[in-house]
Amino acid sequence: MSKGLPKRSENYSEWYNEIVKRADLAENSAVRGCMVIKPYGFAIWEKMQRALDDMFKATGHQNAYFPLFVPKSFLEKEEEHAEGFAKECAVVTHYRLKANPDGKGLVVDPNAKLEEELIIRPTSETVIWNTYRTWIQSWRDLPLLINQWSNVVRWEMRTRLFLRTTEFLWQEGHTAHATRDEAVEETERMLEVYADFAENWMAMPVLQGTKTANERFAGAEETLCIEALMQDGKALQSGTSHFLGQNFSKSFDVKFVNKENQLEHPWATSWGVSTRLMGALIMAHSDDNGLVLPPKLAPIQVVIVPIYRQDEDLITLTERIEPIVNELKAAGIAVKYDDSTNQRSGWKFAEYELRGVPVRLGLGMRDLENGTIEVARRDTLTKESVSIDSVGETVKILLEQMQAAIYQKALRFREENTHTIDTWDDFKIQIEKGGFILAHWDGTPETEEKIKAETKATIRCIPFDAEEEAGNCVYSGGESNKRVVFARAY
RNA sequence: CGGGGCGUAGCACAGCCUGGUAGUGCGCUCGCUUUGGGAGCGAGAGGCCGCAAGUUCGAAUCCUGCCGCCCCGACCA
Repeated sequence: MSKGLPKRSENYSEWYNEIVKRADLAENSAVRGCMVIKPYGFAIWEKMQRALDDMFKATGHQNAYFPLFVPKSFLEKEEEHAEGFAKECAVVTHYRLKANPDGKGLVVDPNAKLEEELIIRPTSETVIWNTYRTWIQSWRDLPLLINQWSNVVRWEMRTRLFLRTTEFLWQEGHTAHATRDEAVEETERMLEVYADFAENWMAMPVLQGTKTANERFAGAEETLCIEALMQDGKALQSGTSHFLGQNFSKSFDVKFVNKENQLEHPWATSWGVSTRLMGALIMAHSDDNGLVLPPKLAPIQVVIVPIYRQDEDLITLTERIEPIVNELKAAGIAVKYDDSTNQRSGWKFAEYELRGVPVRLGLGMRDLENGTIEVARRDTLTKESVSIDSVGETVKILLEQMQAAIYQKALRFREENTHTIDTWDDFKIQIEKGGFILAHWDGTPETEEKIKAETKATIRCIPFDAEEEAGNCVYSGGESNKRVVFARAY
């Protein structure tokens, strides 16, 4: 049992904060709303980045980098986009400080006022499309498939580690295409990449669907998303892929000559996932003993802890453990042999559990006599003694089994917490209990807003796989031809 | 920006009402004993009690002002 970790079922929020802190993932910084990602947390993020980056490359994308600053005039160009982001922008107005004439410290030099304010990017559509004007001339320049790894700033009122911070790390893809169909196809392809990543790397099942007009990205014609269910019954938007139509190419006057020698505006997409995925990963799998990591994203996949009394015993154990370490390393498994002497084995057990290390091997003198080794798995917290000679093979199989088992557990949780609801009374009861609600909706933004005002539930998405089914809106009674997904969300 | 709470050792907190030697737990240092699930005992180190001004013989404690942080709402990847 972990010392002092709050129970997940009693105070989910506190439990989450404690795991982030105790597993050494991140902490609040002295800077308002900003987060320090600690080495262990960043190691997990790096594994995510690498996997995603490989997937982007495999779908033909290239990385590039664009400026942090967005001139205000750029942001103004696409009207809806401007309106959507205006309320959460950090603005640079001056470029110099000077010694305070009235005493200590520094003051902003009033003579150093910028002629045009610079916005710290909340997203990069505008800077990028301003650049694309010079990159795109001909149909031969298309498609243009670019991704950027960067930080962005959105001045949110309230922040939470990983889930919503003032500054966050993300990737943003920005593509330009010759035809509408091609851009739509790209939007769908990248959502598919995100879903694939969420399910196969994060072991987190996601719903794929379309956002309603209310929830759409500012400046997009269509926003596709993946939505995951957290263990407290709240939804988390985990990734979005936007079809931007010609909104940005028109606003930034980007044109190309098509094969028929006619000028056209290219069609755009943008798509992104952020360090919020770290929050999703934590909330999707972890338990009262701490973090639970799927093997594919664990910086340490296997930890080996020696159990001994005498120093000579440690030497004997180390001799037997080293070949195991080498074998696992050769198989590409991230293994750590913790032979440190400053903590006892019991302490180590608890510590690696807190950090979500998938497999722990414990070896003591008793095992050595019996030719066994103890294998403990993090997801089920079960232990068994196996033959020490074949432990390498056992671990390789186990890691694969665990990746699948963690996904299956999360999927089962989602299925058990997805409810088909037909009456408004039931809706109000169920929304308090949490989970996804499948209900009919009349398709109007007005109804959507009233439901949100009364229950805090939003339409998470209109799922791609929603079956055609005639019904009546759970709120207004109006006609509907399929169910949409409601939930309270982070 | 509204409503609530909190600033005391590295961390978590008690003490404040009713003013009188600065406390507890964890962590840290040293020693001995321990070691198959966060060890035990002993000895130590560590404080401008958020800042400023006031009341008082005397302020962590009472009064006033300021600063900072957290929670809840509006906003949101």
